[in-house]
Amino acid sequence: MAAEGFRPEEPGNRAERHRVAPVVSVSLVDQVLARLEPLFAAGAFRPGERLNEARLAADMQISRGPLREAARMLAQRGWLVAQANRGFFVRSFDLSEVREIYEARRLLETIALDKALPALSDADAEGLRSAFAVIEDRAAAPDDPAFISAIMDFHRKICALGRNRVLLRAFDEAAHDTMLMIAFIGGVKANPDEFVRRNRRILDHLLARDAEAAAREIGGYLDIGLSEVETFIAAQAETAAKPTPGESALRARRTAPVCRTR
Amino acid sequence: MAAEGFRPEEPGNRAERHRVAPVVSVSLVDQVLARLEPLFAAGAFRPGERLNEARLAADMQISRGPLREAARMLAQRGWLVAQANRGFFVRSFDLSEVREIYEARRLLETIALDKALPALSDADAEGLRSAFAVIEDRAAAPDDPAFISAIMDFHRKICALGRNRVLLRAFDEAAHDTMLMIAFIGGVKANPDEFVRRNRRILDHLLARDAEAAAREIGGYLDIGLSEVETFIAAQAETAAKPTPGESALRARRTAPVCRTR
DNA sequence: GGCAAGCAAATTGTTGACAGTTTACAATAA
DNA sequence: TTATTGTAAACTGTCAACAATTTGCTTGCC
Repeated sequence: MAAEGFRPEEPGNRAERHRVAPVVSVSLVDQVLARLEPLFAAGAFRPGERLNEARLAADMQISRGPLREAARMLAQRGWLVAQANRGFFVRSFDLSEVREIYEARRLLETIALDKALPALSDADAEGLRSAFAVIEDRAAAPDDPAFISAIMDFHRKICALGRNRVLLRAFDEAAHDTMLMIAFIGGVKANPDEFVRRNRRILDHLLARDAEAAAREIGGYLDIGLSEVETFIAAQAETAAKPTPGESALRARRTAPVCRTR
Repeated sequence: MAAEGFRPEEPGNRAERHRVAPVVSVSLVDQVLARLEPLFAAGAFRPGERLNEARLAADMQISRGPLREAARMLAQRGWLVAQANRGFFVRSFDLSEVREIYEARRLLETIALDKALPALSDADAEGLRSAFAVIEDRAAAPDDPAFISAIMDFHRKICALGRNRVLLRAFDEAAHDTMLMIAFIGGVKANPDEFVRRNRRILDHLLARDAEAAAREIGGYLDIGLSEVETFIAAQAETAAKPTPGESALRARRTAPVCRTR
């Protein structure tokens, strides 16, 4: 097996120069999470819809145990709501909740800005620039969820400037909620160029170290998103005679089985 | 069986006048959570310690399934950290994390104050007053975890003034972290009267609708707690040669079985 | 003594089955 | 028709056993 010119090397040295990536064994729970969360973001589930454990597990070709653990995590993250003896239901939003989510996003980003912007490092500035570049890239296909998530990443970077994991985690939850709502709406209806333009202005203010202007611009940007979600929820509240569609969106688009190679 | 004077009534009417409370069936997961979280708050687990699923489940006389689901929720809430194929470990804190937690608490309370204090309702004021009264009550036994949790409740009420569930949830997580840290420390060492006095000043400023003074006072109060935790963590970091005590605190104080009547 | 390989025990990951509850629907009575 | 009751199917809650992985210890070697 060994090639002719093989020479044993000092093990420490070799490991230094050519470190082999560790074999990761991803638990089924993690795989289910990685599979399910994009499905939520893509709008595969409707608010109020019940999660059928047996069918989902069968589609993914796993047992219900790991699926339930993943569902519990999704419930803790706010995607699902657990009801005793009735299982997990996709969460739904009312108007007051929507407003609180957008208010929280504005406040969390503003706090981070106020703290970090006066002494914005070059590395941070470069990070913001490249995050915005991704937005511009993805704007070519604004219907792809990747466009929204690029915008979210940009704003997450803003929030991360504050260097506070508690607040960043709160932002992540609010961002999750937002993407879930957008998925329910069926994508963003507003002009994508408008989003790009506004975020470019945000970036400019950030690079100019103008916290107040950036905060104002962020508020304006969020107001657009908020009003869009608001009008949708309000319109839906009127036609909300039927409590739950009942038919799972997964019936049509069956979830692919999980990869089992470990 | 029927008594002599028995007269059938209109069912709708009776249900209106004397509604029977619903029978609640609490799942084992919920019971485990309700049992485990106070144990964390009481310092029954040490940071870095591994959670032994089999033993815990055996002590509680349940199977590992519900216990694992509860553990996932505790992990999502920040009490535990999951490692692939190695199980759940009690989280530990480093100095930077501690500081971020206290900073987040200060900012979240300040935000709520700024938003709500100018128009503080009488009902809210009364709620704050009574929450502070609980603190005074519990100060008689300052070593009881109930004392700390009364203070936390008071500050949670402050944060709740902001009427924003996203931010309130972030506060809850930070408060969880704080109580966990205090449990690790082994209770609050500082003079409990000092805490009562400072919180009384906070209450006074709140009732006077003076947001700025209240925020300053809150900052001062939090600084005391922070410095205490800081010195403890710093002191421990020096003697942290031994990575994990290894011996579970639950070995000695075995967890009582879960109630099975439903 | 120090170190690697190998083995056994302990522990986690996953599964399929069963018990208990909810839901949907048909049958019955007012 | 409308409300109620009874029944079966569907679904969730829980469990015990098995598979896979990690951990600790012992053995043998340098």
